Amino acid sequence: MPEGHVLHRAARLQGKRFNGRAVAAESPQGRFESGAARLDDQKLDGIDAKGKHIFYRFASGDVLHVHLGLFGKFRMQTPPFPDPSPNARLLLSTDDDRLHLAGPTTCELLTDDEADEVAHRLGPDPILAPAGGAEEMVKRLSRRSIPIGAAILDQKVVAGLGNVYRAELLFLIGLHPFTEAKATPPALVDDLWRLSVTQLRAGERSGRIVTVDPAEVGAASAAKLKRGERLYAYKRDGLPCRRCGDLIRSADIDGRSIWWCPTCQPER
DNA sequence: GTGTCATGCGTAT
DNA sequence: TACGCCTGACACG
Repeated sequence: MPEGHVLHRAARLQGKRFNGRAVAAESPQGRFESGAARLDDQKLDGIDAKGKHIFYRFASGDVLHVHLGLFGKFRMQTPPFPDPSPNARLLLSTDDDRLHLAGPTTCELLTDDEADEVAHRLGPDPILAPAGGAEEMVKRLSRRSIPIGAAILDQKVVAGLGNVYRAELLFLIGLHPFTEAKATPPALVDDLWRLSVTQLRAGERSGRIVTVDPAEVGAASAAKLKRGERLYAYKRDGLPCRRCGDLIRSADIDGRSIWWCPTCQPER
């Protein structure tokens, strides 16, 4: 269940094992049989991600485009390889490594141009931290009269944030999730962008989302925080805020839950 | 074993 | 706004 940091991490770690190598491809589950047949024995040049999308670029010019959706999962396996799960949409393997992909929303072959179009539809990706990213985000928020909590899940506004980072980033900048997007002060959007860059990059490195400042809860490091200690707001409905003790609240925005602290994130 | 829920998103109504 | 898609983890019996 991935936000953008998962895809960038996958691109980096999988690339280490597969870049420059020919891979065997198969689709045990059968829903990507023809694609797998086409990729079989092709050389993989590189893997890159933008937002929640990942692109595998093959020497032949084919681009494998994967989006994990809510359920998709990557697993990296080493020999002796277990029997392929019948749910594996795609297995990519060398003698040394195997990538097991199950449950993706999207697993398709694109041309280079088509892959560019997919990436082009997305807003700036904090992990890629393009120059002018903050300004771009301000621009894309400036005409939206929807709540900021809805706007920052829109991948055309900013690419890679999901429900966990949404709740946590709004907590960190002290912004109420129902603040109108276009009414958000540009300075706060700027903070939001800068924190997105540091938080998602930290998530990419560690493989987990930890927004709590370890010092604030008396821990030596972020790595020492246990499950249930790593987040300020997400899924903490009714629990005391780690900063002020007020009770965390939750509500629904477009069918997805958002959590916030009414004291640390006052309505404006 | 069964049921529910989830870090997502596209399309139909 | 609702539904469909796709899988797996966990709570419950």
